[in-house]
Amino acid sequence: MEINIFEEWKNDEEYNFNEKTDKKIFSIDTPPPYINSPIHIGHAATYTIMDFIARFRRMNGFEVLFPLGLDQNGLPIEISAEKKYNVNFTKITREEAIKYCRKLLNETTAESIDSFFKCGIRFSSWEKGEKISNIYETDSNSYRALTQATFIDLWNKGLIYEANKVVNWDPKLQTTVADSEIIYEDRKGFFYDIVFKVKDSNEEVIIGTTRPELVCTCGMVIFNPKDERYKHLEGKKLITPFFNKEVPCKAHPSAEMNKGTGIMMMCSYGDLTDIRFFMEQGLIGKITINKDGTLNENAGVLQGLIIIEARKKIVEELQSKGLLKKITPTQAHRTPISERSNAAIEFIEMPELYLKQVKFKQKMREITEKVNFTNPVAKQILLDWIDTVSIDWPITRRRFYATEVPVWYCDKCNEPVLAKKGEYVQPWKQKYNGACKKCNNKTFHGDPRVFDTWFDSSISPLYILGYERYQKFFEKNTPCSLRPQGKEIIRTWLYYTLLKDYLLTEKIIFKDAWIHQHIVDEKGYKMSKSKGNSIDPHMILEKYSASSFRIWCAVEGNLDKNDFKCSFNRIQNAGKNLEKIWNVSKFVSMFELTKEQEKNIELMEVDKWILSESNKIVQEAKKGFNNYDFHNPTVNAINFIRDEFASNYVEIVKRRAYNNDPKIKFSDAQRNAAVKTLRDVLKIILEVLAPVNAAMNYYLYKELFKKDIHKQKWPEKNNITTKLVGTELLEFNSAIWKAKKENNISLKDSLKKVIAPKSLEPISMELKAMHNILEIDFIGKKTKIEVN
RNA sequence: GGGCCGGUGGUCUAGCGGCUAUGACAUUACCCUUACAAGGUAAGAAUCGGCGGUUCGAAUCCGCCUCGGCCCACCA
Repeated sequence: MEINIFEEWKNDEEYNFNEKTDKKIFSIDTPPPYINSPIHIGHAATYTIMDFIARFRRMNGFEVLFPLGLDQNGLPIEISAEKKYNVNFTKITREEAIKYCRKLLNETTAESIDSFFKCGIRFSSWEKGEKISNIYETDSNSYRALTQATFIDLWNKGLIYEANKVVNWDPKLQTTVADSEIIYEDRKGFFYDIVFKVKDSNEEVIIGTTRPELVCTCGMVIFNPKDERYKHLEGKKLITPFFNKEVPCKAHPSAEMNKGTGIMMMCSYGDLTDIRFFMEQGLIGKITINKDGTLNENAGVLQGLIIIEARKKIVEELQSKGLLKKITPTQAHRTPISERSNAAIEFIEMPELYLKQVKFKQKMREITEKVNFTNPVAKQILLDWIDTVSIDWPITRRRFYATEVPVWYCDKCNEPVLAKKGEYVQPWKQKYNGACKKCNNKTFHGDPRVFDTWFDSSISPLYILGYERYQKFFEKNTPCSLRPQGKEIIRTWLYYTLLKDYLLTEKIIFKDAWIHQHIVDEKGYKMSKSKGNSIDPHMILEKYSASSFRIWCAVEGNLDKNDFKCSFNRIQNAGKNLEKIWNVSKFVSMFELTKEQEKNIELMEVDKWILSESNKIVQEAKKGFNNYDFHNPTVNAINFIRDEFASNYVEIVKRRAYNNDPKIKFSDAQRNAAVKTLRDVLKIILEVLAPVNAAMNYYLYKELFKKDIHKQKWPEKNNITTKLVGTELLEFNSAIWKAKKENNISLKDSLKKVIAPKSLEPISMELKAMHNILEIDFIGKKTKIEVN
């Protein structure tokens, strides 16, 4: 049944974004998911919550721009394709690699879109295309053209430069990666105690190292200035084992006395410490690691071997010469790992293009302060990250399926020429027609590199708002209202978007940032493929329905504050709340008023009470939803339906609504008021919960009120007041029910005399009818019951 | 190593200076009540992670410890 409703929504073009609207626009910069694999439970939950936001804003008079983006560039796509089709992109042609990527994307795109559909999400368009609000793909010609255009602008602003720096090198993928793409893992290694000789002496020095294969790049040996064991070596020369190279020995505080042998060799490009040390000491480093992770001619006999093989080999060599004294396991230490390929990062020199970011750190802090974060913790994570930025952003990658760097170089003088803005170009296979401005030569070669995937995705808010494509619309509707995204990509997507879009437009590109936490497994652990604890959302949608899942997303908590533990039991139980809404609606639907009857209404005190209570729910929900809190208002509304509306109000007015008890007769106007109030309160409460419980409320509302709930305005405020004290009413009813139970009599049986709180006097008649009370008095605040 | 968040009945959670500490799920008992047994009514179940301090009064504030989770950092 749900699916049919989703289908109706999909086909109803009135839900589509209307760019000619006079309404204010609320724009949501949805995070384009990678569609290299089916969407996971986290996607399902977070997009569902975005759907709550979109539906709520629609009801509040906004034209909502809520497009779906699909991230189809970059390493994750390539890695998935390599795995799926069992190919190695470094061993096949670029054309072939791209074909495999396209093949993968063709197979997965439709499935991902369908998964969002099955969550009951209504994006502001279901069509792929170039128009504002269409489903967009980051590998489309128009998106890639915009990515290239932003590069050209940044180049022309002088913010991009090429430099030959030590980069984080992923030997498996054979590309540079950014600092933000590195994770640290505790990996165990070994200390190899190897023998250095002191020059012009017979003395041997044992030095512990974890990277014996780098002995050939050793430029210095250091020990701690306070270390008595080595003090005599200060200023002496040591001879490296096997390679027999002379290196100086010095005291330096960065050597710790109690670590390893307390004396260490400094190698060029072993890790970042070494690199900094070399720079600080004015040493000239020797590069030994090739692009593919093998060692080069500087490594002598180790040439051509990859790191692991080289380590094995040098260990054998040293052992055979008696230069290796001991191998001891190290404590697990933090090793830099490429997030995308899981390979250990090496540090080598490569020419790459950089976008300046270090000089904008202060500006970025200011921008961060101006964005409205729903959770201050997320803001702190961003500020912390900004503090750690120490080098400019390397934006080029040496891979295949991504946006190409739109630059050619003159064959003769190497002068770069840029593509024309607005066109999508592929310099690696396209020729450049023109002459070199510098030397007038007419032949060029294209840049083979592509952009970091964040260079693409960091323009999503520009793209969805029509930057350069629909410039007028863009200017009118920037900044984007909301950036919803995960906390794990604060240092990438959030940071790069704020940075890049500021550099391009000098604007802070969005107003609000809703940074969500994670859906974790039942025990509280992060879900991951390797752990095997991932949950497929399709299974949940089929077993428990999208409605149960949606209401769970709201009832479970606020995802921007806490992780959600994914428990099937809790999803199922969350769905039980739906039963109450369904049943109470079924009851109310038994009553209707004719036009004539609608004119004859006399609201009684209890009607005014429930109307004023419902108004509180409406106002609280509006305030909460406006602040992206879907948890508290939803829980309040559900409690209201169950505890106040269904259990008390409905029970009280039942007799009045039926009005068929010969002993207690209500006037027509009073009877009509009961029916009208039942319907009005139900209407309001369905409207309040419509963003969350979208499908069921849509169905019920159509049955009862013949209208599309999602096209209704948010319920108006009413100013009804009441003399009734709600808590006393609830307590009174509860006391009667309890007394009847304790005396073992049926709820229908009569009570001889009841003393009720004074405040309930206005509804005397109804209370008598409801509980079958023969005589009722109103004194003070206490309830007293005489059974017989 | 630095930082952030959290530890409340079996499970999850509210409270964040003041009456006998919310609520949900689960458990148990009873109940067909003119919408609802996928329901209702009720019961049992927590010395609020530990220790110390501030206070007339602490789950709530402070300090230390401990256990989880997350983020960051150049250590051989």
